[in-house]
Amino acid sequence: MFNKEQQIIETKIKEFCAANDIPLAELKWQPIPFSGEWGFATSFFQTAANEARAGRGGKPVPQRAQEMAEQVKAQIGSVDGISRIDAVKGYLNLYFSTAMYASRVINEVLSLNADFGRGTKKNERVMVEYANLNTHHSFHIGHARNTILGEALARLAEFAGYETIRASYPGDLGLSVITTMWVYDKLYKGQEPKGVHERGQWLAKIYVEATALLEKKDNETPEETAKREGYEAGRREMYRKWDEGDEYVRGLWRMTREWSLEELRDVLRMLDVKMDVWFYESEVDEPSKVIVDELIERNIATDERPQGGAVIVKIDEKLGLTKEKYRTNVLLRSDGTTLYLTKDLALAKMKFEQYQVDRSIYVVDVRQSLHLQQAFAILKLWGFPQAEKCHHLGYGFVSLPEGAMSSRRGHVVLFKDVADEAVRRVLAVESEKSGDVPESEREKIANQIGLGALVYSMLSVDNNKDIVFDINEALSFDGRTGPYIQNAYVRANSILKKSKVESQKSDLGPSTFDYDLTKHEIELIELISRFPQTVEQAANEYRPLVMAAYAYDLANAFHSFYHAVNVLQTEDEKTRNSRLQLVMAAKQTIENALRLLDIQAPEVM
RNA sequence: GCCUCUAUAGCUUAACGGAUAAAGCAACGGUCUUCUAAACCGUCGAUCUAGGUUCGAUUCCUAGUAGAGGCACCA
Repeated sequence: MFNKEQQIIETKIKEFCAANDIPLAELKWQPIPFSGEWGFATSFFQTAANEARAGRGGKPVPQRAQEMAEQVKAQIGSVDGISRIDAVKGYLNLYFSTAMYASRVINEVLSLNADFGRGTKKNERVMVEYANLNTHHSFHIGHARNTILGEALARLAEFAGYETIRASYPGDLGLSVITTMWVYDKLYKGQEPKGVHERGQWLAKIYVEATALLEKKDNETPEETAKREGYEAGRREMYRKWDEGDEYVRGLWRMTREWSLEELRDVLRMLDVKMDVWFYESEVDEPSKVIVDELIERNIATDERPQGGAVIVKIDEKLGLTKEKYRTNVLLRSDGTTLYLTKDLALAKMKFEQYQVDRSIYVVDVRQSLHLQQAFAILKLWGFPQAEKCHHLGYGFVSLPEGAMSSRRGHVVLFKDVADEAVRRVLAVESEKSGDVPESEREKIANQIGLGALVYSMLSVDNNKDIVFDINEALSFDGRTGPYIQNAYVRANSILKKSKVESQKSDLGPSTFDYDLTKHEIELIELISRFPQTVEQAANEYRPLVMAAYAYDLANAFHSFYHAVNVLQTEDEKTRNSRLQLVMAAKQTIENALRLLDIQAPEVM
């Protein structure tokens, strides 16, 4: 936002260094810490170190850096828009002319509104794949982290200027799916609980029952063993029938699969996630077998079936690596059936060829890291140029205080239960704190706030950190939380409503910021001005955390400002108008930041 | 055995190789006749160990310690 001034000064620094034969290092700019005033800074340590390395130092680096900063300061003289330049501890600090920058920032926000911070259009199509859960299970809190992370990432990429496609890849086949169908058919045929979530969760419940029935126990009696083996035979028989396309089994599969998918779609609706593309494991199964043939033919894969083995890829060997890295993996079982890896190859081919994606982001649990690296390596051997641009966004998994979650044993915390509890807790607080909220709106706003708390708690932890899920922490409404940020938005909104100007910029006179701004105002404006670069950073680094941290800082600056400066009671009309516009800009920026985090901004709370 | 990830305040987490390591929770103390106190202000308190690279290391490298995860016919 301050590129022009930065350019002018960079040019002057470069001229100075060229004239004095100083080996200038790359110029890196950062905000000046220790607030109060607003500006940007660069240091000369690297340049002084370069000089010393070239044998022309003589002085300690920090001292020389300070000397350079002072010389550069003298050289720059005065620059339009810069109120003051300091050389301190090897840094060159440039302070802004507050009025000029403040009005520039605020005007930019108020002219772009929802587009403030949007990056320039990039010529790249990105696909983000997430919410890949298995059907016949239920959506638990670990899936919630995955989905929230993926959605935030998609929103960030899109806003940063990339053409973005959201994709989900549910696992709708395999042994666990058959297991659920088997127990349904055996014990519950014809039953169907009412309610989309109840029905989906019920499938997950009977799956737990099925695994218990099929599990070998210690000290089984011969009768129990026989019974269990009978069950196992029944399950295998069902798998065989599914495989050969038996109409009854396929019908059962389509029905129960749809129950799970309906539940998934409703969870996505709750989280305001709109998928562009649905891939299903069952749809890539057949195509993946064709790929294996091609890979064998091209000598990438090795067919050991004639020797009673499987079809494998010796990835390290084919890549010419001497140290083991990707190792060897199997593409087809000895019986000719596909594996997860096989299907991932077919999926990638589809993404590249049908959807023409340039870059593919896989939001998948870190435990599948090796698997995905293997898949990408095979894509490279296969000759896809996009293989280099496949990126696994591995994130730490979510566990419970008592240990890992397990769908098999039913040790899970369901997302729906947590979301419902969140709404209950907000409603309980609302009755005492939210007199302004009309009765008819309470439920909706409680949803926004409850989910806001949950979503923020997932995004305010960096990707590679595991989360031990504690419902009281996740649903906390105090401190560094979603509701804290939402509350800042509500407060800004409240000022504007009472000011009667609403959001019409034209209602106000010119905002010149031509008065002594408090440090709270300066900090707030500075934070607003950093939003565009924060979008870019968060998107480039695949880290919603960066945006989550920013949103908190912005809200924090607003709360402090709100407390310290009474906008509506400001006497001087021009000052009051400037402050009102600052409030509008803050409101808009908080709204934009929340949107990227997949958190809604309620008007009242 | 090999490979990845993690280690910061009592707890949960931040910090492009740079200035005084930043927050929240908890604890303690203040602030509502004021644009809604779901807020603000203050106090207390931390870089796993040992080396190395660097002008400068929480950040990079090596080793160790502790924890988590992954390593061919599961997904």
